[in-house]
Amino acid sequence: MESKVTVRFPPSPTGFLHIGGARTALYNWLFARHHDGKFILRIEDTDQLRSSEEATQTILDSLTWLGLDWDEGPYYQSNRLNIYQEYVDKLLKEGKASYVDDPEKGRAVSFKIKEGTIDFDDLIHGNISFDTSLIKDFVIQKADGFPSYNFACVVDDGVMEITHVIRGDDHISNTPRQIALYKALGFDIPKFAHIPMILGEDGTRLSKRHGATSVTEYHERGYLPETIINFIALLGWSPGDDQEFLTRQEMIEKFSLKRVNKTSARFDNVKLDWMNGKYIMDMPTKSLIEKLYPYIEKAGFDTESISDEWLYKLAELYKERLKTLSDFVTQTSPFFSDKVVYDSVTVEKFFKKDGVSSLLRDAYKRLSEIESFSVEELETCLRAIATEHGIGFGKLAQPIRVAVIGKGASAGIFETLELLGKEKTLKRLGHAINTFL
RNA sequence: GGCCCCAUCGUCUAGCCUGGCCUAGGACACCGGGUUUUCAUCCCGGCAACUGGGGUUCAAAUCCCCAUGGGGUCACCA
Repeated sequence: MESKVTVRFPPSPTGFLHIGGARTALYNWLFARHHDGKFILRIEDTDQLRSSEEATQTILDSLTWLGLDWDEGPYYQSNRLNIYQEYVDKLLKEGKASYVDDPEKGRAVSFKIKEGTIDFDDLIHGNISFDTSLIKDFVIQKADGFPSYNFACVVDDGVMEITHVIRGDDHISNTPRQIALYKALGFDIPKFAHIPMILGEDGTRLSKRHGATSVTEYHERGYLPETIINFIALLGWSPGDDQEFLTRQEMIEKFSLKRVNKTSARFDNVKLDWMNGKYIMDMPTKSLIEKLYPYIEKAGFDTESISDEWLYKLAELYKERLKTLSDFVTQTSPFFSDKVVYDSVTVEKFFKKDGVSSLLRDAYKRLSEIESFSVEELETCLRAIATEHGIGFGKLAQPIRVAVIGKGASAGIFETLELLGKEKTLKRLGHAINTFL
């Protein structure tokens, strides 16, 4: 009987969950779910200096946010020291490892590499072969008693009966060392799938100078987990047809390592924005406003005094203009605060023209006379004004827009005024007339 | 530098395994045009790639070799 597919994601808790790590986790998760297998989470905290609980928590939070749930774990390597010790002793006893002493670092245990060739059939790259004469003996247990990465990784993968190791191709050169270890330890060797790396927009290794690289940061900036999942899934994998938007279920059904690329991909933030905008547009407005509240609060606006109904309308107007959730606040701030920021260039462009003064004064008068300030009444009123002045509607709508919003772009003018309400509209219109005209 | 991996539009990719259906398809971006009260959306149209050189073959983006380029890795870090 074929053993059940078992994969793992083993982050090192030395920082945030990196976008590349997230994709590795995703591919493992997708592979496990596709094969109805097991997805194990293992925290590789064998670097006592650099590991932290905060980092662990952040990584767990990011995985949870992305919806990548694990079936077992998290296991902490720091809690499994006795297991590694057992295998170190075994290798020592069998003469496959030996002590090495360093005057400064202390006594460690080193594994002996045998001469020969080690090759393996990578699920993505095909056969990869190494000459072990080029590989040096390496430390498996550090002077502090903790196992080294290669050792702990192999022992755990062996003990946990991992069937497939899906990881970044920066691990290819570690693989022969690990295979030597599997053999020495008597474990079954798992299948390896080395997935290509994600590069920054300039083609170099993704790092802080490329802007956001952590899942946390994308979360804060207002990207939806669905977007991130969909987007990174397609960075190196494709379903084979032209479909670009896939639900989790579709991804699980269609995912296959056979369709994972060999080539590294650049992270294109522009396309990510486009995709996030699409996801926001397709989201039910009710769900959208729930996600919007935190951003409104973070911007310092009062959420107590606003109603769901009002916010719902505002969100409806702006949902197709957003790339990220945080865009919402920057675009709609004039609705939350009376501190309207007037863009001088725009003011110049729409106010400093002949006739604008009398036009806006007339608009002020007429708007103050209408009762309900509904979209319907506003439209009737404003269109009539434009007609009477013999101008195109845009010539009237733009100055009004600038007067109440401060910018040349917003949602439709009738909807904008309706949502702002009569009082604020007239106040701002009056203020603009007095200030700029 | 040694070793390893990789190579299709600016970017993500389809096609490559199982040569001919490829005058290389889709998407983002970009450039036009349309809709429109602005922006955004939406709809049309356009630009744009098989790294180079050798082979193999009737036929190569697809197979082989070399060159070039890019990336990774060479820790008591993972």
